Amino acid sequence: MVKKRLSADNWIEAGLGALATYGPASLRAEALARELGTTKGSFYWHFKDLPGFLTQLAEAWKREAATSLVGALEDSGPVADRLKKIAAGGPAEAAMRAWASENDTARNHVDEIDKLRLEATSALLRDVGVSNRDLAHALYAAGVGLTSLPRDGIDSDKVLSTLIDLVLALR
Amino acid sequence: MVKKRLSADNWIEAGLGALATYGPASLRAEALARELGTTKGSFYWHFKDLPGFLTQLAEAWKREAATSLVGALEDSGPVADRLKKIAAGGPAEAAMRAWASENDTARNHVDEIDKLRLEATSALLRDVGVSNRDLAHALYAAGVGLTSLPRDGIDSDKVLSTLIDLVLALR
DNA sequence: GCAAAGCAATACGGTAGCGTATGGAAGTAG
DNA sequence: CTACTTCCATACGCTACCGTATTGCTTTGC
Repeated sequence: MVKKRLSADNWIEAGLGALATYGPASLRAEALARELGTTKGSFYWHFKDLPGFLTQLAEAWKREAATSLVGALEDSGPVADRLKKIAAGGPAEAAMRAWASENDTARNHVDEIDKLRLEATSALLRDVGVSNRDLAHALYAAGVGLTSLPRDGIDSDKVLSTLIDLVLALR
Repeated sequence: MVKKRLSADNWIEAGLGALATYGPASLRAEALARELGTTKGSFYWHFKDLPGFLTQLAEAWKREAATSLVGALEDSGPVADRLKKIAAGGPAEAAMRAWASENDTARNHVDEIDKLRLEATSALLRDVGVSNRDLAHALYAAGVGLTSLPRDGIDSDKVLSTLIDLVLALR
């Protein structure tokens, strides 16, 4: 491990990692500094204060999620695959929702992404002849729910596929 | 507001309230004491320490959830209604999952309840002729997901009903 | 190779919470 | 009423974190 100077992005990245691994309570300047092998001197150089950092963190997550959504939409594979990609979400997904439940900034960003993905799901389904928006919402909700259900005994991927097939059978 | 002596249950109740309202970060002895108009002297009389309290809190939630599940199963209404009750969950549902993402005790209790409800959903569907377990899981997952999606623009109840109808149409 | 700027380490004062310990109030039993 | 138990208030030492201020090390531009 070489000593290296850090950028704001390094801190954001570490923040996302800590969030995904240890939850929102781990988003603290000194803890992250230990994680990065540095001190909070660096943290307060790159960020005004903790709220400032958290805001940027939430924005970074949103950007990532939005980009990933665009990717899923541009993908030219089967509709079922695209739907799955939209509903699945990334690695920090569950932690982000946990954080959103106690932080307004996070809440707003997650809501925005949810709306985008809900809209995308609806549009995609509509395009293939399934116009019921409630079904689109149910599909996306199932994807979200699966990220916080016990891993053992449930094959999330298979469950989602089954539901998608059922919905697509309505065409 | 009369001055009254408190029981351990009063503290647990206040804990569940704080959890649902302010999130897991609000589960602190002194903050809850303020909420209850008393001091932590009472807290440490009724509980050994914070982890001890949190353990009891998680157990209380589990008991409540289990009882509510039994109620939903004993109900003799239409299958669709019973399914909805199982998948909907209580008020502390979302907060409990947020807490579970950073606390092993909470995680285990939530997992247990999830398994019970998943099993109940599967059994109920099987009884009416829908034997695909993945669909049962998808249905429950959708219920869980709906508890953490933006309230505006989504009628959770309607969405769930639509999905249930679709699944029940497979009979 | 040297000034200036960029970045990090350290020390400090302040706040908030944990858990203990001890005194005292409020209920209860005789 | 008194003695005993149950419960709560308060004060204390301890730890972890926040944000600032100051100093020093690195890199960069000239």
